[in-house]
Amino acid sequence: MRIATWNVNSVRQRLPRLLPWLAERRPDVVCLQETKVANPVFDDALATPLAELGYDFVSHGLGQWNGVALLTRVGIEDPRRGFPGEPGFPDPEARCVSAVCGGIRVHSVYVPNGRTLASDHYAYKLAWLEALRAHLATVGPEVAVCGDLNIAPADADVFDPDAFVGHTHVSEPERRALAGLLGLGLHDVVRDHWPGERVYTYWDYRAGMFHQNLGMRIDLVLAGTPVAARVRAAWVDREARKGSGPSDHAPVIVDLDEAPDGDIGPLVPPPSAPAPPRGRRILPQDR
DNA sequence: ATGACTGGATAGTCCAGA
Repeated sequence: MRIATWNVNSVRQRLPRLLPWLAERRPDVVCLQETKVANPVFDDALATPLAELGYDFVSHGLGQWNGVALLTRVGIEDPRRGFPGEPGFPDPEARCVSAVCGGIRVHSVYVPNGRTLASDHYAYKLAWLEALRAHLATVGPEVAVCGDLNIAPADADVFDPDAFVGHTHVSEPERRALAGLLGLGLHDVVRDHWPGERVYTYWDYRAGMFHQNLGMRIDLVLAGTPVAARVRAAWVDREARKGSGPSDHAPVIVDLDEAPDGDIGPLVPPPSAPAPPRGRRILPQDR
């Protein structure tokens, strides 16, 4: 099963990139962030093309800001918009949608930006993350939290750590909040598979940042232990950041092996082998 | 170089993004 997450920076503006990307990469489950549309508009714009590509979906959008969605070709059970105890700013915002897809409770999350360390939005970001942690503590291990976490987990995840001192995304409270999620038994599967590589998912539109590979890794796939144990490949689809009309974020793609039957013995740690050559992976839908 | 780009709402530019 292939799971992907992508901050599309307006799903309507990104349709000319999103639809061909779905047809090419054929992810089974897709988490979208920053859709920037209310649900009826999402439905009007995407219901037909997504059906043609074989996707069911649930969107959670309240207006022109934020907005998340889940697309799936492997079923969509018990979809939920938001989560219990989710804070607002002060009103509710559209930052999390989840459903059980292929036996995994998949969450598409768009963590608040924080703006500046002195901002009310920063306190909101930390409160939102703590509420997410409390919620996830009630969910079983067959779980994935995918999306724009708006936190660079370590200094290796920003192009110039010195340039970020005193800014959001790298502060200790934010990193502690992320560590709280990992403390639940979630695994940062891209970093686990590329422990020493420079891997970014976001590059500012300005000043040729992408061309110079001056980016940040803030879009993450966090997988529960049994899900992380199934990870075969985990990578950033930089191709989607190239060309005309891209999002400023690239998708993250994670391939899972088939789920074990359940009584075959203890689970092993996730393999650390590199991703297989592109184009050679046999996916269930290719059979 | 306190910049540079893009999207949304608006109808001027301003806010938000990270």
